[in-house]
Amino acid sequence: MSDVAARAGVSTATVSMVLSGRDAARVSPQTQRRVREAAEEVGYELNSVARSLRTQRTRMVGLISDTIASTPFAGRMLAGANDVAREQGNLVVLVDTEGDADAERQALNALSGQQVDAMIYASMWHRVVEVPDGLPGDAVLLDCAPAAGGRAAVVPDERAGGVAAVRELVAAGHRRIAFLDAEERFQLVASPLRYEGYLQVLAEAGIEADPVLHARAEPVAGGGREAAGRLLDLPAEERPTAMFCFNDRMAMGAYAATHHRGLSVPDDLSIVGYDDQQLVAAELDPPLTTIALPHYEMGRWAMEVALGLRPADPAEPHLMPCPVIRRASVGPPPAAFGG
Amino acid sequence: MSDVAARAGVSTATVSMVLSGRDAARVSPQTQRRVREAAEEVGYELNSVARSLRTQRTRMVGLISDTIASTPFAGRMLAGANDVAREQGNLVVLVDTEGDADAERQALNALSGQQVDAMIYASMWHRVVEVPDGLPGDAVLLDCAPAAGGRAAVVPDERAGGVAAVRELVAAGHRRIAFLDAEERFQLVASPLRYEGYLQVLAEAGIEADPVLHARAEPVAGGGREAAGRLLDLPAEERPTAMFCFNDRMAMGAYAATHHRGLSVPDDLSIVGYDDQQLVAAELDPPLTTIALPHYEMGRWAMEVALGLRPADPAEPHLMPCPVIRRASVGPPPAAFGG
DNA sequence: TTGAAAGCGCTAACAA
DNA sequence: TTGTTAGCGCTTTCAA
Repeated sequence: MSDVAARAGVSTATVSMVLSGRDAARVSPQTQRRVREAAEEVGYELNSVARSLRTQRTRMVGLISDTIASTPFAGRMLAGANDVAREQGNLVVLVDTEGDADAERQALNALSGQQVDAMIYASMWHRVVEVPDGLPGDAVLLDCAPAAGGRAAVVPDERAGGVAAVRELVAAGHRRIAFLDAEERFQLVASPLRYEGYLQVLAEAGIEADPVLHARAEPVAGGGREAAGRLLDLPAEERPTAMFCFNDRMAMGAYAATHHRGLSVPDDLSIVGYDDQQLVAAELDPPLTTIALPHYEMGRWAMEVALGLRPADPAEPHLMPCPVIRRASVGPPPAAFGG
Repeated sequence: MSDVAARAGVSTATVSMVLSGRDAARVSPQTQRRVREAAEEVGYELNSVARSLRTQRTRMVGLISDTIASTPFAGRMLAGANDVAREQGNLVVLVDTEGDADAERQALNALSGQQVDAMIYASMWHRVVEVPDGLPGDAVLLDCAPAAGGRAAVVPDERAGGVAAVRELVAAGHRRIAFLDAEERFQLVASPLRYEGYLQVLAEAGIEADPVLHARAEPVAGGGREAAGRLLDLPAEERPTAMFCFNDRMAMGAYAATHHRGLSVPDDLSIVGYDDQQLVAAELDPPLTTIALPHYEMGRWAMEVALGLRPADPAEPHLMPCPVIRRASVGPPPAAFGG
């Protein structure tokens, strides 16, 4: 910078003003030109470290996540956060702690030592977390809710998602609608919420909830296949004509069970999933109607509040809507059922 | 830090020595203790920005990627890179440019302004890239090869992967083995390489390659289904007993085509995929035998060379092995074929 | 064994 | 309109 100043015949203060754009208005146009030319000639490049030391702002935000590796959704969250950061001229510093408390402490230290301007604490699936102490009070939680409350947080609106899913089915004329739920032992916060949504829609439609139709299994393809199989093997009058599956993987299993019995989706059975899992939901045959998890949007939201672009109510988590993705797995019930 | 020094009755130089561990040996034990206590009492926290300014090392490495969002593999690469960085006390600064040249230039500026110690340029699928100018010469390329050459890079060993896949099939006794390839218009660098592997194994096994068995389609489930269907509808003596699919999505389609014809995997048709796509390959029924893309390992490798922990030959990309993931989609050929 | 002092590259009061 | 100066918090010779 002093090279530039010397070359332009001005002081470094002037160079700073011109090049940073701050107070540049107060520098004469000719001087500005000279400075810029000199900078160009010298090949000047800003040293943000020095600037940060002086200004006490780094324009970096730390993102601590438990596992970026193991879920295909992580990317969308990162992308949302990253996009906002970029739009605002910020950089994101990523740390994956794999849920290890020690690693978390280390990460926190490293990030605060690095003077990041803000922090985001992200979970790669919706759950309630015990926030590590040392996490700054203004850190924002992404895809998780703080056990203790009192922090800005964003999670998917699972209940509304359940409502939307089941409404699709009711609207198509179904009345015997199953919910293929995850087993309780998995402690998924989404599970009871989606179930509430399911019950609500049935109630609205004047359909009595049949406990038989609330099946539970491991939330993977195998579980979905097995649970759907049990339901399909019910006597004709008890059998569901539609299934709302806890996730797309279970839906994948439900497809298998259906095809295995020589039945077809959606002619014999309509199916709605959840997650809109990349490279899966759209590739089933027929393509799966599902509820998308708003990972990208949540990532954006979190970064926006982290950067102070948007207010957040620490009293409770922000609920991000889960859009319906209509594809081809929902149709009217079979004629025998008066659809 | 001066607070700590004052409290301990020493100079900041001493505090620095003790707390940074550098030259700490030359400070008397009592002094060390006093310094540490003082630091504790004051709640001292290192300011890495100031240290970086002084030492000209930030212990941050920049990772520029074209798209973290759109592929489920991205996470594993990031995880690999992140793990190595963590082990070495480094932080990774992530920028997703979405392939936009402008964003790339910006990112490059931001990162070098931030004085990152190293850079990694990552692609989220294996391809040849035109490296943006301004990318430092010692940046390492991850999952892509530089069009111009001359840079450290790591990519999957697709050819060896193809060999491994087809060997599984040959070992199971198959002789009519199809390759469900991606269409040429997709310009996938993996495609000809995997095909080479396929041909090599056939040659080794003394099997003549039948062009009919080299089917091409869009590399998605629909394409796989259609191409597999064509092959399955061939007259009995021309029909393959096994298929090597370009990726797991095509394999998923091949399953569908098989089941649709009332046939079974692996009794009537053995299938090997590629990618070991999370939440898919393992969940097909039966679980898919496939070749894993070594994303995590490539991420590690790239970070290791970026940090100077490992030498790299800039002359050509490092080929990372793709392991075989044996599951249940390969069996002997049907009896009629003398398996 | 410890301290003094300079300086990393920048910005922001304040003066001129 | 521009320059002087101090200083962000740390590390590192060099001297004591």
